[in-house]
Amino acid sequence: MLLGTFSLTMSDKNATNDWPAGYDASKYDRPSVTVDVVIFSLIEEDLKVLLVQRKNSPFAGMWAIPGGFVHIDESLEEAALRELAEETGVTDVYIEQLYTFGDPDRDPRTRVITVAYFALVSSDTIWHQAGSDAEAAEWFSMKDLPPLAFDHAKILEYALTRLRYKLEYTAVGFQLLPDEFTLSELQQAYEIVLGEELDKRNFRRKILSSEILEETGKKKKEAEGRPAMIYRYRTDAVAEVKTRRLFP
Amino acid sequence: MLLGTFSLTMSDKNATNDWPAGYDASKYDRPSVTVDVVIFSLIEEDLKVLLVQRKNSPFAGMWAIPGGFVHIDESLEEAALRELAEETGVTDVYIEQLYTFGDPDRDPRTRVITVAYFALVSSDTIWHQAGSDAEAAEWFSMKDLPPLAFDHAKILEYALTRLRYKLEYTAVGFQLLPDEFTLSELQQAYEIVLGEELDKRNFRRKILSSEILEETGKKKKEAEGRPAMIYRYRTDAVAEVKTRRLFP
DNA sequence: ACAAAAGTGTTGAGAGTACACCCATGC
DNA sequence: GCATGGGTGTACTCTCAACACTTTTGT
Repeated sequence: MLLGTFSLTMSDKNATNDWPAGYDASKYDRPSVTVDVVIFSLIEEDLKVLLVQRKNSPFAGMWAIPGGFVHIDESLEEAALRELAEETGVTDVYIEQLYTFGDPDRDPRTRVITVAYFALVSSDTIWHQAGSDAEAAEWFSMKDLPPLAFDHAKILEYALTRLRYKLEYTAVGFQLLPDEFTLSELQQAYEIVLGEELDKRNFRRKILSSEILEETGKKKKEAEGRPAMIYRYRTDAVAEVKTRRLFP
Repeated sequence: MLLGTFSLTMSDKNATNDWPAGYDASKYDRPSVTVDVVIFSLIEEDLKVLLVQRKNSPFAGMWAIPGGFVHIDESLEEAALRELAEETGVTDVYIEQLYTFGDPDRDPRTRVITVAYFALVSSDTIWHQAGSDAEAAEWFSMKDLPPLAFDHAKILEYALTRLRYKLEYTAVGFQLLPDEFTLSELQQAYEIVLGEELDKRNFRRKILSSEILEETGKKKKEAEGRPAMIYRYRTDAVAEVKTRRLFP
């Protein structure tokens, strides 16, 4: 380390992102940059993720997280939203940057760095692309995933961890539901994602005391049993409530 | 959106990161990818960040977060560690991916996507590059930052938020201290970063009950007053303790 | 003996958790 | 009137937060 100091400062003219006047950056090797969007939804009382089937090598026939190249004139989030709209037709969606994966050999063809996003969509807003000649897209249960291309298994695992974690200290659960919902539906959404049962009274107390919901005044008619009050997410609510400190 | 369906599926052959056989990806416009490393340390009882002074246009003379291009054969984290070692000489360091910034116009020259990392280093391990002809590097108080190049002000703000947040629910505070330290020093580190005073008894109880520290048996001699017990971080400790849930 | 920093316990308030029954509606 | 899911309250425990004095050392 010490010995390498001088040559290092010479060879790393661009180490601080400075390059000489007249330098043509395009001549240098550059990685490709993609966005991959992990799209979660609750379908048939199960947490599902949308995957697409690859048509070309490598990993032809295997399933992958939908994604694509970042266009030269769009931001990363715009790219992610574009991919999401292409796959699901949904535009007004909760989306969040997850992590950037960039191991040199994660794509066997060339260097590809991918910025992973995760999105939560309500199943009732999904615009089905049935019959299109686009690549096959299918919802898979997170409990029963097919073999995945690239490092996508790792990305999904990371996304699930983050989703669960997020659900525990923020109020993103609504994003998986339609605009209006009952408390039982919301509780069920939490139970499905967290994979455990919750106490009804404690759940209701905690959600209601956080004041992120408001009553619509409507009641659910269709179902059996007593009709449930219908709530909606308060658009003026602060979604992320301060958690209690652990340290110190 | 609906009208565009067909042409969209045609024009986006690479939307799912599939490109045709024989496709030469290098011909397409690609962004450059850099890593920037926000390096925090406690110096003179203040939270400081290491910045470098740019020599070239754009933003010549302004200060910037140290960083550089990701080499084609190294992972993102390797690139970040390399940059960190180049700037500080430190190798065994806490480092964490922060966020990826990729607005199309964040660099006026060309499209540059940067993966930001943040690092916590103990000031006693920093290897000074004094006299080297590398670009000027200087520690700045987070309370008194100079004008910053690119979107680096935004990155620093984000990094500070994340550091504070992290400190509240994990045990990374040690990373800012030497291997061995007293509880008062640790408390002071927390106070500096969080920007508020903490109760000594509550702090000690909470830290000690988490069992992430062990006594070295040694006592601090130098100072005035009663000598303090010296602790070290338990290498077998779990740094991230489960926080109490907020929802539900 | 005094200055300076280290170390130590208790109490009250608020939040979390566990737990069982009545209510409104459709059939 | 009964089946079905909706809605409600209370007691115990635990953690947090506030607060002041004694101990050990060097000079």
